[in-house]
Amino acid sequence: MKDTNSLLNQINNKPLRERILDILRDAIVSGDLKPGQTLVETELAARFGVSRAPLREALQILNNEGLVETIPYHGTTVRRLTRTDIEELYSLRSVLETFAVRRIIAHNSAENIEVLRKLYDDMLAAAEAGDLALVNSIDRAFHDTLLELSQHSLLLSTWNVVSMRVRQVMALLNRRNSDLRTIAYNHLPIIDAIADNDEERAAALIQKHVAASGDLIAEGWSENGGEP
Amino acid sequence: MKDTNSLLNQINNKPLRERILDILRDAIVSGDLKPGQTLVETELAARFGVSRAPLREALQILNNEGLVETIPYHGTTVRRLTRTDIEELYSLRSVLETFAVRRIIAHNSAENIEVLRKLYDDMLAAAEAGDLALVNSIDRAFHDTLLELSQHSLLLSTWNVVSMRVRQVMALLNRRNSDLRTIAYNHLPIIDAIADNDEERAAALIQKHVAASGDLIAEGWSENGGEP
DNA sequence: CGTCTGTCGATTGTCGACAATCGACACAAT
DNA sequence: ATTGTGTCGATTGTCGACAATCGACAGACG
Repeated sequence: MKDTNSLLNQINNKPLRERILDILRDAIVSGDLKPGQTLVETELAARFGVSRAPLREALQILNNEGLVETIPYHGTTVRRLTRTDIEELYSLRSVLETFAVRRIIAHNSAENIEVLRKLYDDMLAAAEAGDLALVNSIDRAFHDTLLELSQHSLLLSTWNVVSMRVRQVMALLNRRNSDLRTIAYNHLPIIDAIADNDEERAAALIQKHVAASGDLIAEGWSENGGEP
Repeated sequence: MKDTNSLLNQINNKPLRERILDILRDAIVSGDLKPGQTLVETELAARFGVSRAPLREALQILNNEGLVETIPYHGTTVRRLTRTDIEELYSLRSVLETFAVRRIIAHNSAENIEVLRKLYDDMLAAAEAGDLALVNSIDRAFHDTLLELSQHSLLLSTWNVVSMRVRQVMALLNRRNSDLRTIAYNHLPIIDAIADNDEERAAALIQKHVAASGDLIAEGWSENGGEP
């Protein structure tokens, strides 16, 4: 076992392509790579110290996920987000999340409610501590958990693609610091409706919840997230 | 312009990866490549007369679409379809298609109805001619059209992935020749509900329509579509 | 002055060779 | 007989070099 360099060898059990993919994806959804920015294979390969092959494969996956756009023989750019994109993103998100909640209620269990309540408590604590990043993180975890609890792997993988892009949108528009506690509070009625097995109420609440944030985002959208 | 070989040069304006992708995808969804079958890169590359690079990229896209499964350093196989897969496939399909219909009704137009009626007429004609393949083809076109008319590109691309796998399922289970006219007839009420702008009725019909065929498929599913 | 044409540079697409990894099998030790 | 171990073969992962393609720009021509 030869550990001359530490960073690369510590998590060395994944193919290069996967590691590069994670790094690039994270850079895009966190807004470090701005929409419209061009990604040159040669450049990136040199920066990561790998050849173009695994890098190309990573870019290809990002392309399939809709995070970048590749024009043959011309280049790859971080995908630009139009207002229409955002509307589509949030409307589909609403549909997927509503479906998930209906399924959770269809085969409900006490543990589900516990898990969700725990997340709510954590979120509220983070909100009262004024920790915006943590609130956002738990917020994501809450919705991811809803999708996981639906026990629908195809739905989950679809969700992962959508939620990643939603995350990108939010990163590009650093969420206004509306009262953090309000963000947390908004999740409680949803948990209650699920606990009550009230499918219609839960569905309506989710739709309202998602539509609200979607409208908020679309409203303050300036159509160009990067340089022209 | 040197046309020594004909087949490759005729449609030469797309990257190799795309052409290979189309061929492989078609082979999978049409059932020529059976679930569980292993796809060896070297072998396929030789058969297509290309190097492994574009072939790998094609396989990667198929992997993202869920049509094949790649185990690192071990191999790629056509993904097996379990009963759970089929239930997930049809339940998500129902959700997506319902959403599409709701959107169509939300901004309806007379042309939409015309397009759908035209497809229905063609399907009926094919049914009366006893042309199973054509009926199936128009059936697919009908549902694809619903998704296109919804004017939601993200929904459409999600649909494309799902519908491809649905198509594979149907190919593996060569649809029993229940009366073809019945298949056609089933689509008429949906068109009528859309024409009437009756969102709830259309949504209910779509759900019933998809659930019916989903149950039919899942019922007669033998769990192993390929060799063990 | 406008338009067509050809060359150039940058980037992606493709190739063939080599390295890394994993499961299976044989074989030895207990 | 069982368990551990090492080697081997098959397959994917990675690399560096070369080819193909496209847009932009310059220059000739009307």
